[in-house]
Amino acid sequence: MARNLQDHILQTASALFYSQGIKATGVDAIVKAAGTTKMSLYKYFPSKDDLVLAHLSKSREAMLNRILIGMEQRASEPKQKLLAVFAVFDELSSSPEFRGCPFINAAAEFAEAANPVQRAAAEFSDTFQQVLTDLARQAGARDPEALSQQLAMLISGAIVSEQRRRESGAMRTAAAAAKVLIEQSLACAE
Amino acid sequence: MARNLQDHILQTASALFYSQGIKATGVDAIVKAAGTTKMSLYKYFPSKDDLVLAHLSKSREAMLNRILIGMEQRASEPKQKLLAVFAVFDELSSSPEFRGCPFINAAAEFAEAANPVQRAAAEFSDTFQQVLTDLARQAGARDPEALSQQLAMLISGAIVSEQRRRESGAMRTAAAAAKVLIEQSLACAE
DNA sequence: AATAATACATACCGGTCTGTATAGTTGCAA
DNA sequence: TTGCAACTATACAGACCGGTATGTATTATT
Repeated sequence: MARNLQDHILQTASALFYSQGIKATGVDAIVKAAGTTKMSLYKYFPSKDDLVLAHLSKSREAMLNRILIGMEQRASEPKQKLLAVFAVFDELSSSPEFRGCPFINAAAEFAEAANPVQRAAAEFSDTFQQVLTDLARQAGARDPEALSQQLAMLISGAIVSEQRRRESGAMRTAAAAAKVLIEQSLACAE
Repeated sequence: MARNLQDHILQTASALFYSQGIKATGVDAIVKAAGTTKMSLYKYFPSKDDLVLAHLSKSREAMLNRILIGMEQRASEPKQKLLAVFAVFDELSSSPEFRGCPFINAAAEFAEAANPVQRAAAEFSDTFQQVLTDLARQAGARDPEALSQQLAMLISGAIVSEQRRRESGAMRTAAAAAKVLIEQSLACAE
């Protein structure tokens, strides 16, 4: 399974944090699920906070990878790639393990503005936004920043909606809106 | 200030729950902020969970009122009212006390699907959605349910975005997208 | 003046949380 | 075989949480 104990602990913790919430997941539960002990956990992660940040960092990489790969598989043209992002998220949100966006959820759990969790969430959000903006620019959008922000808002809105009502088809409805917005942004540009 | 102690406690708790998060707000902190004691709190609210649900119920009423009144003040035609909703949320999210959507945040804090908090969040979401759908139908949208879902997703997406980056103008960018979607939905209908 | 309702003050209980201390076990390598 | 490092096992410290018990002060009603 896991190459080493540290990875195994992080993987176990990550799954629990995502499925049950971070504050709702105690260190003891992580240790038991991973089949190890607190001493080993605290050897690799000086505190639960460090473990949480490692979880978010890992989730960031995993999420971005999944988005980029899924996009690449589905389309080659920038405009089609923008639409493919919605297909990727549709797939993600159709999985039975889907529990919403790990960053939105984590940020809601740690409300204080100065909390490192907030920074981690913003970091992912910025990176993702940048990907979309680049694609929008390549596609020739009139206002690439505005368009990509709108698409990102549709996606996070759909994630929240799908989290509240499973199988609501929110992501596909969002994709339809995206199509209209993209067409309109490209039409005005030429 | 407050007509009676019960309202005063609820109001204090509500403010703390919203600004700091629910799990992060202890009963002692509420009691201290309200200038009362635990005994009095537990006289009116049998448990913290009851207080949390009362807070969500109160927030639901307050939010819906604010939306409906703000909408009424700004527009009279259905189509204009749909756009006015974005202006209302823009005002809301510009306030320094803005901390995101109380329902999205609460639902993220209480992840278990069966939790009453989830039901409370879904309840608000459904009611709000219904308001938008009615307006979309009155305006003559081709697919009122789809349009209202898209508008709702833009709004929650913008709320999340604005929560992450204050003063990002997310709500106004969302409003621009809404305008396009509404126009398009009405154009195709006639 | 007696009574009842409301709220306050304070101490406490059981449970859970993060984090640590201490001791024992396994496996591998020189 | 001996030694060392990684890991396990378990118990515990200290803080904090939700919730309760006991008793008192204040006010209004009758």
